[in-house]
Amino acid sequence: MAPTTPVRGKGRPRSAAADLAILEATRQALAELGWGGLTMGDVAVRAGVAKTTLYRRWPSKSELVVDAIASLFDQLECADLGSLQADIEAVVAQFAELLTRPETQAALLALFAEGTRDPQLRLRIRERIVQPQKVLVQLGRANAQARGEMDPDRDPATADEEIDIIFDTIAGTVEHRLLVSGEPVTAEWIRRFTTLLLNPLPGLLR
Amino acid sequence: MAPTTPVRGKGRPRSAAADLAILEATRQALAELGWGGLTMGDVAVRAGVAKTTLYRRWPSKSELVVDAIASLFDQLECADLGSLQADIEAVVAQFAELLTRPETQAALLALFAEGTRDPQLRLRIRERIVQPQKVLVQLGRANAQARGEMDPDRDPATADEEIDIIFDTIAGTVEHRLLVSGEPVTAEWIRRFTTLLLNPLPGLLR
DNA sequence: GCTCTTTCGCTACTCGTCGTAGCGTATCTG
DNA sequence: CAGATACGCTACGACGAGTAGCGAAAGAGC
Repeated sequence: MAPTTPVRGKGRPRSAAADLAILEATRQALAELGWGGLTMGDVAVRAGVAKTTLYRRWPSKSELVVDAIASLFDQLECADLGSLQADIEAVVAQFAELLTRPETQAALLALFAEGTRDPQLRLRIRERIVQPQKVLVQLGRANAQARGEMDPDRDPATADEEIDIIFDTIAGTVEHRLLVSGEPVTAEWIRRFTTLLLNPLPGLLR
Repeated sequence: MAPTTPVRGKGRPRSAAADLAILEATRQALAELGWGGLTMGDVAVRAGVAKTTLYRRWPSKSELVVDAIASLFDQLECADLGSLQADIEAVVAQFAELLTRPETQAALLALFAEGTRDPQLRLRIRERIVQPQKVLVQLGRANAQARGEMDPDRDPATADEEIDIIFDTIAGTVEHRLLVSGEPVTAEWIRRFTTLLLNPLPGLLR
């Protein structure tokens, strides 16, 4: 979790408690003040830590926030509920719940925005936030195949592209609904969206 | 386009040329420096205008950028190409082209992020950027119905929800693909994504 | 023409934040 | 105990947002 190697051998070791306190303080500040309102000085005070201590561990505000938020995304799970529709609905519901929290709401888009300009940050976002989500799609797909709901992969490259599309569709749509359109993600909405993925556009004549 | 009432009658009128120069300078600065690198002072210099002139017209950096970017979204069109699949693909292609430009890439996510905290800005983003996109979906749907590809609306409320889902799905997915995943939107990808919307998930056994 | 009104450019200013430097102290390893 | 590193503290430099006050310019109305 800490950006540098955890064990160094000599000298006074870094306080692990400080790490946790800083990350928790960051989430708190995000929830209360938003991305723009969050300042390093404020986080330091909340964590009961000197501002310089923050900079000894994270090179910038963005990287700190990535780590503060990333742990929340690790909680996402893809349970095997017996059907693809149910599995997708469950994942969407978890993801939506995450995105309604004030701290993620304040941070996620801002991080993505910063990431478009900063390759190093972008890499970190991918590893810590995007990848864990994509794994869920892979898992859900594998489960569906194991249940016999889907064909097994013919070509791994094609399967990867398939997964990419599904992933961008699920994550992008939920984010857009909640953070851009500003509309709630209800159980009913989840059902309709999932149905759209698994079936043709409703109302379509064939 | 200008934030205040365009005609006031008395006194020296506002320079319309300055408006255009400022908006163009803003897009230039966005493309070169990104959202974080853009400063009001720099925009003023590029536009050949005093910084105070910017603040006489726009209350903040965010609102200025909304207007600078919004005009680009007005160029989106939904041509009737004879089939729903073709219409959607064309819109997606236009939208993707817009999102690959450095100025929109730098601004869009940052604006959405700011919008989650600032209701006034959020409203402005909705009016100037989100709504024009949603209109395309409504238009494409109407065209498909006129061609007999889709059932006519039974219930206007249900139709609205339907449009909302489609809109969030298209806009959200393309944005996520380009700005978060960082993968290109090729003609092949567009075809596959559109096919996913209009047909069941490929590989699904029924 | 003249006057009134508003905008414009300019300079200077306040305020807050980022990120860093330097120092004395605290805490670990060997 | 000695060496090495982290810590808290204070102070600082740089920079950008947004504002204030001025004289000059450019229109509108008469």
